[in-house]
Amino acid sequence: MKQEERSQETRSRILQAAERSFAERGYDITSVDSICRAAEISKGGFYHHFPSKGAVFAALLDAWLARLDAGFLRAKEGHARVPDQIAAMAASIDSIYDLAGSSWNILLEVWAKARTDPAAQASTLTTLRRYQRFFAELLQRGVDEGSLTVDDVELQARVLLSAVLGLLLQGILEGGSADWGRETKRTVSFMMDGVVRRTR
Amino acid sequence: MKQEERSQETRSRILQAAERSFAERGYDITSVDSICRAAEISKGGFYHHFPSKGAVFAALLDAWLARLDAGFLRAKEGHARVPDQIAAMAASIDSIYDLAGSSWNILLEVWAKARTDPAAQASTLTTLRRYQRFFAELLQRGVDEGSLTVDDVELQARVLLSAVLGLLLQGILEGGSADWGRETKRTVSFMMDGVVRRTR
DNA sequence: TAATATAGACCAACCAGTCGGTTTGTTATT
DNA sequence: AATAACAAACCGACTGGTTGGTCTATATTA
Repeated sequence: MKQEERSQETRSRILQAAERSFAERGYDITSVDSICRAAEISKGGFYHHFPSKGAVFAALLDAWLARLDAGFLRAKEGHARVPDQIAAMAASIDSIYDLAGSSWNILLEVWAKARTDPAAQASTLTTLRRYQRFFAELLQRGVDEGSLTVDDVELQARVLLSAVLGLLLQGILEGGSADWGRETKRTVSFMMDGVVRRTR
Repeated sequence: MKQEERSQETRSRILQAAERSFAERGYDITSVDSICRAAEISKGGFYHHFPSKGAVFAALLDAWLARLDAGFLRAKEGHARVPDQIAAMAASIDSIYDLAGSSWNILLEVWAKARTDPAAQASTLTTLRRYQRFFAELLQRGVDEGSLTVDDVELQARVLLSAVLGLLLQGILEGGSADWGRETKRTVSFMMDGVVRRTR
């Protein structure tokens, strides 16, 4: 096997093992040794690829945020009218639950770490504000194209964002049962119809 | 000083010190030694009062939930009409922020721990469901007394609960700035007026 | 041979919890 | 009131075990 290829593979094995353990057991409890065991790698290998345990977490967080960004772009590129786009987003909720599985758990880990780690806090707040802007722009577009009636865009966007965050949090705490995915979808659909009043 | 009095005092000193450190630095990072130092107590004293570090956390959680229960009872005893009661609750939001200060931080710690610790998960889920029921009953009472129009009580209660949770989460992550308290209050007020439509 | 990748023994720091012993407060006895 | 007997509160050195990280040696690739 080529060198770079091999290196890349072990690196991703480490990341995978770390992500699983961080999500399932939490950052602090997860030891570097256990990551090495799960990744079938030695400690030397680990520290050859990453300078510290925290660096692995940071890399994981970056990857997560990058995936989120990709989702943003895709959502923005859709040229459907806003109510339809919102409906589509709501419909895709439970597939997101399935797809990501327990990987949402790491979100809670990030939030918990954000209280201590300034870097984690910064990227968390940045992400939240980006979501806020995303929702606000979506609603504004709806107003502009005449498909929505919204009194206060920023405020309503915050309500939407908060509710989604709350649902996500509950979903994580519930342990990601299939039931919860369905309930979440129902709730979001209702919210979209109720909170965001369509223009008559 | 009397024996029981003294004992009670050191016990509460331990609890106070532990709460602060758990909230500021997190459960795992906080060492028993540091708690002892902050409480100006020896390790022997610590383990005289509590069987383990986890027991301190559990005691803290119980106290927190008890305070929550007290709040519930007070809210239920109010005999105002539902829209007024909701308005009053919204108005008291930022005072809650001030009062509790950083003690909300411990909520995030509980949530993070809930993924690992079955006891923490159980009490977290129980609390969430109790809140869900609380909101649902509140809305139902509004419908019964003819002051609210609500399509689906359970669903709308979930929206309310989720949004409040999301706001709380953001508040904790923001570090509890005064700004956020005001914004939260505005958002909740708006939500109460918007999501829960008054009967015309 | 040179550079990169992996191995695993090793280390200092730290941590939760223990234990033998001391101080302080309470109760019973004289 | 003085003392003895007891129990609860407290102390801090110590232990067994774990942790994140280092270092030297070996293997693989270029």
